[in-house]
Order: sequence, then structure tokens, then C-alpha cells
Amino acid sequence: MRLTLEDIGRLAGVSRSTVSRVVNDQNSVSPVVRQRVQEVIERTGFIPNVAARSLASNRSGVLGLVIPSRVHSLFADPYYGRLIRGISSATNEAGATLSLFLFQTEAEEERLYPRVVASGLVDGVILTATRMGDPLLARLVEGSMPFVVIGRPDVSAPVSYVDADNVGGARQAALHLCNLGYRRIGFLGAPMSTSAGVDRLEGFTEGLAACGIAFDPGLRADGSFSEQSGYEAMHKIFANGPEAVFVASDTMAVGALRALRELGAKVPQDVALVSFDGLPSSETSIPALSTVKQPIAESGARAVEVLLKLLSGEVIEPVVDILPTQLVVRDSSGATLRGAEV
Amino acid sequence: MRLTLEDIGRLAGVSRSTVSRVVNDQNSVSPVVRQRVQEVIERTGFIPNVAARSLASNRSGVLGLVIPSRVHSLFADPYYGRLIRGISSATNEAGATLSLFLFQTEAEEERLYPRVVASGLVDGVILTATRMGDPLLARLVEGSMPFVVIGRPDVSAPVSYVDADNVGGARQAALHLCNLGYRRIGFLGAPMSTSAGVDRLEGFTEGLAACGIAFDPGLRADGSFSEQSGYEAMHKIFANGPEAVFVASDTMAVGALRALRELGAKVPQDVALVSFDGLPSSETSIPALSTVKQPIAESGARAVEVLLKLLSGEVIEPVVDILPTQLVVRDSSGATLRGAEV
DNA sequence: CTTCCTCTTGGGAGCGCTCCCGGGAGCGCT
DNA sequence: AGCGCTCCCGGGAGCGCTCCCAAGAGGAAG
Repeated sequence: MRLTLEDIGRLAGVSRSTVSRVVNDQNSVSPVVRQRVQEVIERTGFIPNVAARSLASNRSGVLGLVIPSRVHSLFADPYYGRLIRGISSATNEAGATLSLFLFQTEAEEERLYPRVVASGLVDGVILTATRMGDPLLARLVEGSMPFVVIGRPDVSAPVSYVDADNVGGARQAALHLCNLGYRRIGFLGAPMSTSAGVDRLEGFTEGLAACGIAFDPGLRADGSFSEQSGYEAMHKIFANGPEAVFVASDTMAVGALRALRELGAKVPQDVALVSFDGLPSSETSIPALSTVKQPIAESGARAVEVLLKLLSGEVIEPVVDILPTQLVVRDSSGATLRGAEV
Repeated sequence: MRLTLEDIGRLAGVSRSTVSRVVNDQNSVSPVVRQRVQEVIERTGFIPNVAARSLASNRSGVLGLVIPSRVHSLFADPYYGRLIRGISSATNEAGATLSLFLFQTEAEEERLYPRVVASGLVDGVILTATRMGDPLLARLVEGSMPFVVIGRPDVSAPVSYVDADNVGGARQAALHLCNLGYRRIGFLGAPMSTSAGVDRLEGFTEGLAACGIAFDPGLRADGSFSEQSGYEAMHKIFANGPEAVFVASDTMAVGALRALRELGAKVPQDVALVSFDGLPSSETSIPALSTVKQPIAESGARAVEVLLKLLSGEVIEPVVDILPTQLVVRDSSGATLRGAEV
């Protein structure tokens, strides 16, 4: 027994059109009538049918979150939980709804993507976890569906995106270690197929250069964001004697800590560590990690805001939004230790 | 320049209705015509409009995943990442789409819930992370929207749900410790406001009873699924001298390990541990955790299957699906140690 | 050849909304 | 009094599909 605009109109003694105006709170409805209609809506608990609205207006009110995560481990990272929370919260607040498209294989991506953009299911798309040369991104760029990317996209075309200041954050981390007096500083990288990986490397090398330190290639190994990959990467470079290491993610840093413990090296006395992300694990690890904190949930929320602006036509030009990061100094970098010495 | 059924019909020399029959692959279309229509669809890349379909058929093809997670930390647990992956994968396979409703405050829940069930946005709902006396669950039970719960729901009414065998798994964990010869066995519980918390406690006490061991209340403390809560709970019971402890989640067990390390107790030599979940962290922790592995992604997939059956009318009666758990023996329970002794 | 089915096919109606247009009421001005 | 303007409001048309019914084609049976 679903109610329609017509029903509400009848109950309130007005037409379907007027009820529609009240529901979409457009003006040109007299206060008296508006009040009366709103009372009926309230009393009956009327909720308009989204399919009909969508068909008539050609807008669905749905935002699609697309995660082309071929790499299973990616979604296991707590990063995505926080990101989704930020996105969901902003979407809810805007009165929109969020649909999740988690592709797990290339075939699934191929099969499902057309429906996402061509069925009228979503008004716009938020794309994250892209990699270099991502085919999904290329299709989005060619198509006409509004979209915003989380994480700097690897395309020449101007696209809207929000990202953390990976370069600046990594530079700060390098400078932090440098200022503490370390000279043999290693680097455990995120995948160079991701822009976060590339940018954090860039910031790191910038920081070292600013300090006048040469970057020994023997002190670098790259991982895949996973705990295990951090563990293995640390094993790889340990023999070359790093005094300090910048690890490109907290999760990897936890793995690096495990490796160091196994290798009998004390942190920060033997090897100091700074990582990136600011996840809860950086607080509870032993020792607590000095880390470059990025605003994860906020970047999700920001992506929603940008997308909504694009949809409303409020902005036309691609929007780029780089969120600041913040160095949080804890135990792993040896700041207290060294600070006392200096 | 969107195509419609009518357009495809014109191109293929048939009517709108016939194209509709082909698209929804109903029978009563001659093979020749079907072939011809399919070619046109293929060639043009036609995708039907979901809003129109939804309006006409009163089915949206969307499943709603509702997470009433007031507790922020809940969604931080890697459990949810895996669960969502399982749900998403099964939803994709069925040609449906998944919408995510992540409520973060009671007010948001109150405001958004009616739209979820009354706007025609979703055909059915998957509800998870419920707690005792969950108002959302109560409303779902009263309403007419098909739904399935993940995790045993706390209601008297018969509802469809899928759950892991928490009782059986916890019993097995208790028996494992008992068989290894431990007698003072402690319990770090999940919140008793969740059915997983209650059931794991029940299974644990059953196991102890079967062994003829009395459960010392001084050896019990409950947490909240978080690492930190496991850490604190272990601190609480340590002074009472447990020889072994069953921890109700891997994440909490990682916290418990941290506490034990701090307290100078070796695992498993001084205190043995068995936990629950089978998350990756149980493999990479030091020592590796013996744990009761539950099929997380599969329970999500199963929930989707059950919901789809409910929607298709294939089943009418509420369906209950309890998935088996499996004890994975690693280092933390001291099995190798004790096993050698025996 | 007629009758009665079955199998295909086409088209009307209608899902519940938005959008547009037109008309009436009310006001101020000439 | 007449005109023009603004502000409200109602109703027609139409969004692109599904569902139902009717009608034609063709075959089997009498």
C-alpha cells in the first residue's frame, strides 16, 4: 500500500505538482499550503519513489564508489575502511546514497563497468585504488560520466582528484630523520605502480637532497602495502646497514618492525623508523611509530563534496584538492633519545 | 544520446516488447529473432535504463548492506573488509548491485532508515553488526522488506540469518587448551552485547565443562573487539595467573600479546593463547596465533544467496545457515611444545 | 476444409515522478 | 477601469520500461 504524490495531494487538497514542489523544497509554494502538505507527509510517512523520480528527472541521487582492486590484499588494509567511512558519511549527509562496485577480476570489471556508467544507476563516480595505466580510469576519462579520483591519477588529461600531500609528507619524514642526525637513511617503498608510491619516493629523495645526503640504492626496497611485504623489504636492506628507514606505510612498517625484532635490532636504538598513514596500528605497535598522518576519512568526504559540485554544475573545471599531512613524532624515530643528546 | 528498447527494436525490425523479452531472456522468442536482436544490442552496446525498469517492475536489483555501526572501531576491524568483499563478489555475480548504508549515529539511522526500506531503492537488506535489542533489527522484523542478518540476531521472531559456528568453534578452542594439559584457563571475551560474544562464551564454558574444569571468574575479562581492549583485558586477569587464555578475536589477541610481552610473560611457555577469526594478523603476530578460523567472506556470500532466494520466492520460510569453523594450530597455544612432552 | 491449439509477436496501458505551460488571483500603476 | 506584472497552482505530457491481452501464423487433429 504505497502512497504516491497524488495521494498526498488528495489528502492535503492540492495537486500532485504542488506536493512535488514541497518535497523538493522549491519555492513558489505559499507558506500555508506548504505547511499543510508537510503535515500530511509527516503524518503518513510518505517517501517518494526513487525509481520514478530518477526516470523523470534523469538523476538517481546515487554515487558509485568504484574500487578496481585486483590486488586482494589492498582492500584488507584498514585504510579502505576509514576511506569508506568518510565517503559514506558525506554521502549520507548530502542525502545521496552510495553504491559500491568492488571489482575483483579484470573480467568482472569488463563485464560490470558498462552498466555502472550507462544504465543511469549512478549520477557520478568516485574512483580509488587506481594504478598506472588503469583501463578503468582511461574509460572514465573518455566517457561523459562525472567522476573524481582519490589519489593522484596517472593521466595527462585534467581530471578532478583529491589526494594527501604525499610528496610534502615524505619530505618531512626524511627531514625529520636527517635532523636527528641519521645519515644512512633507507627507504621501504609503496608500489611504484601507484602514485602514492611514486610521490612518497619523490618527497623522500627531495628531503634527503635538501639535507645534502646521498641516497644509497642498497638501502631501498619496495613492497606492496602489506605487512608481509614490509617484513621482506626490511630483510632485504638490513645487511646494508641503515641507521634509519622511512617506510611508506604503517602496515608495512609493522612488518618491518617484526623483521627488525627477528634480526635482533632495537628500534630506534639500532635502526630508527618513520612511516606514513597514521593508522591505529602505528600507535599500538612496539615501539609506537613516528608517522606522517594523512586525513583518510576526510579525503573521502572531500571527494564526495567535489563530485557533488561537479554534478550540480557549480564547478566545471576539474578540481584538484591536496590535503595536508602531519608528522606525528612517537618513539620509533628516536626523537626523544636523540633530542636528549642534542 | 541514450538508446531505448524502441530504438533497438527499430534497428532489428521488431517491437519494443520483443527486445524486452530478449534482454530479460524470457522464452517465447524465436531463435532467429533472438539472434538478430542480440546482435543489434551487442553492436550498439545497449544497456537498459534501470530506473525505468525499476519503476515498471517494482524491482530495483539493488541489495542494501546496512551496518548500524555506532561503534566507530567496529568498521576498523579487517573483518568487515573481508565480509564486504564476499558480499560484493556474490552480488556482482548475481547481476545485482550493492548499496552501502553505514550509519554512524543514532540520528543518522533514524533519518535514513525509512528511505532505505520505503523508497523502492533496494529490494532487500543485509544487516550486520547488530547488537542486543537493536532498534534497526526490530523495525526490519516488523516491516515487510525481505532481509537477512549476518550473525545470530537477538530476536524471538524467526528471521533468516547466516552465522559462523561460534559455539562449536569456541568449544573446540577450549578443548584444545584442555587437551594440552592446561587447567587454569582464562577467557577474554567479545562484547556480551553481541551474539558472537555470548556464543563464544557459551562454547568456551561448554568446552571447559566437558573437560571437567571449573571456570574461575577471576580469569575472565571482556573487551570490545579492539586491539586496545584485548591489551587491557589481559592486564586485568594476568595477576590471577592464567596458564592459558582463549581470546574471542584475533585483533584482541594481538593486544593481549602486547600486554604479555610488556608483563614479561612468554607465549606459549608462560601463558598459552588461542583466539578466534583467522585473520591475517594471526599469522604474522609473534608468536603466530593458534586460532579458530571462520569463513568470513563466505558468510557474506551466503547471506547474498539467501537474500536472493527470499526475493525470488524460492524459499518462504526463514533460512538459518551456520557455517563451520576450523581450528588452526600454530605456535601460541604451545601444541608443539606440549605435544613433544606428551 | 474446419476447428482448436500452441507459439510468436505487437501494442496499449500504466508504473510515479518531473517539467513545462497556461490560467487565475492579487497587486500597483497609469 | 484597464493594463501588466508577479506569484501560485493544476494538469498534460512524457521519461523507458514491464506486463498483459489480443491477434496472426502455423500445425495437428477431426
